[in-house]
Amino acid sequence: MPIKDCQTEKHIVDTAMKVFFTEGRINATTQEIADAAGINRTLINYYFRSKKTLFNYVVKKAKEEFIGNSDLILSSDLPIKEKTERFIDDFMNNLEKYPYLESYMTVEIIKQRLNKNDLDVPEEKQPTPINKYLNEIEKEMSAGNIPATNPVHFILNLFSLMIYPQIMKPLQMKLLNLNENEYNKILDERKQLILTILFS
Amino acid sequence: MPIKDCQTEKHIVDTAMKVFFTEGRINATTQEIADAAGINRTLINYYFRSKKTLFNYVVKKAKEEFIGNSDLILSSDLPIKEKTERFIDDFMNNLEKYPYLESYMTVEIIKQRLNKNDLDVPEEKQPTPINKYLNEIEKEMSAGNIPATNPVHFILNLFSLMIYPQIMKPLQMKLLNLNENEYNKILDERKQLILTILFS
DNA sequence: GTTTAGTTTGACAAAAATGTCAACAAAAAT
DNA sequence: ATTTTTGTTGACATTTTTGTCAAACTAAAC
Repeated sequence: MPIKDCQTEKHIVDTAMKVFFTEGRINATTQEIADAAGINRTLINYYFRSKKTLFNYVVKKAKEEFIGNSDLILSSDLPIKEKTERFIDDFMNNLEKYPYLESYMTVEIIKQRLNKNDLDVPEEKQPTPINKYLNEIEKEMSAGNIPATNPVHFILNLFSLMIYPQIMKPLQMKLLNLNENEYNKILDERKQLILTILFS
Repeated sequence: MPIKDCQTEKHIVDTAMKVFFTEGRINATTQEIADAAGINRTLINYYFRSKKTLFNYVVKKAKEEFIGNSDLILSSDLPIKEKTERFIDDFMNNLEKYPYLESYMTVEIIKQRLNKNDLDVPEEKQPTPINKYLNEIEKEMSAGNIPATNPVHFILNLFSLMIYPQIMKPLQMKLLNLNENEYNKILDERKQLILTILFS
């Protein structure tokens, strides 16, 4: 069997990704991942040497997949409202797939901060697509096309309204007495609603 | 020493609460908790028999403390806007203290759902303070005092706008190039802004 | 059919985390 | 002062999780 077949390796990654970031079982054991994938646990070591290596790889891959087209959309030169609409759609679809990825990333960043002292090197301000978008929002505000606030609030509102209802889906379903279908319908309605709130 | 002194016990609970739900280190080891508390690890077993017992106790206590006055405020007969204003203030202050409690609760509920099959007993609909509040919102909408949507959206918007910016604080600080003080100022501004958005 | 390289497996080893226990310390009650 | 109860500790045992290895297996190449 001289040709690397990659099937199992890919299957491990996909399963781990699902267990970690779709189901939110961030500290699943290698045995649990192996079971979920229907393979022998040792294969994880064969392909990835250690659990840590697998985890790091999965995080990296999930991030890439999550960001996906978002940055492209934000960097495009569409009119602000249409750009925002597309961004909302793309972003909310990704969220549905990996609801825990963003939570995980946040916790990690917090841990970093807690370990760092004040002496540490300030990160250089690189102009991210978000910053570009922020500038455009600012212009639209001063042009009077969007209600004027601190543009930071615009961004926070945007992400809040998109992300929270998705990551808290089960809690909110319980709280609001809605079943899966009803809640999904609500989530879909929100795409337009969010746009209305932001540009009202 | 016939009288239980409670000092160490309380100290363990407080430290565990902080480690789990303020710092977000949900799977900290007993040794790490003991270190954070500056005590011998065995004392955790002395007071709580097992790690699980401690954890359950801390979860219960944190929930109680978190919910705090919220339910009282929601159940009160204040005018809707003032009620909402107070709720926002109370809730956002609690969030600052235990940013990870709500995330944790969600993950747990998801896990429950994933293990349950469709045959399981439907939970009886108990009229929670949230449901009472929801009814009031509905009335205000039909009276034309609040923009009419599905009241569920009102609730989702409320929680989204409050919770997300708090739990994602470190990520957003990085993304938006803000320091701690700047971000806290933003968070405080939001209390009024959220009210405006909801009742505009 | 044998070789060959990649793949899979179970048994075992090592490490990490949790729990138990007997001994010791400290402070109140007698 | 001595006893008694509570609190604390380190050494050890158990359990859980992870990692290693040699042997078995598979399928293409020779």
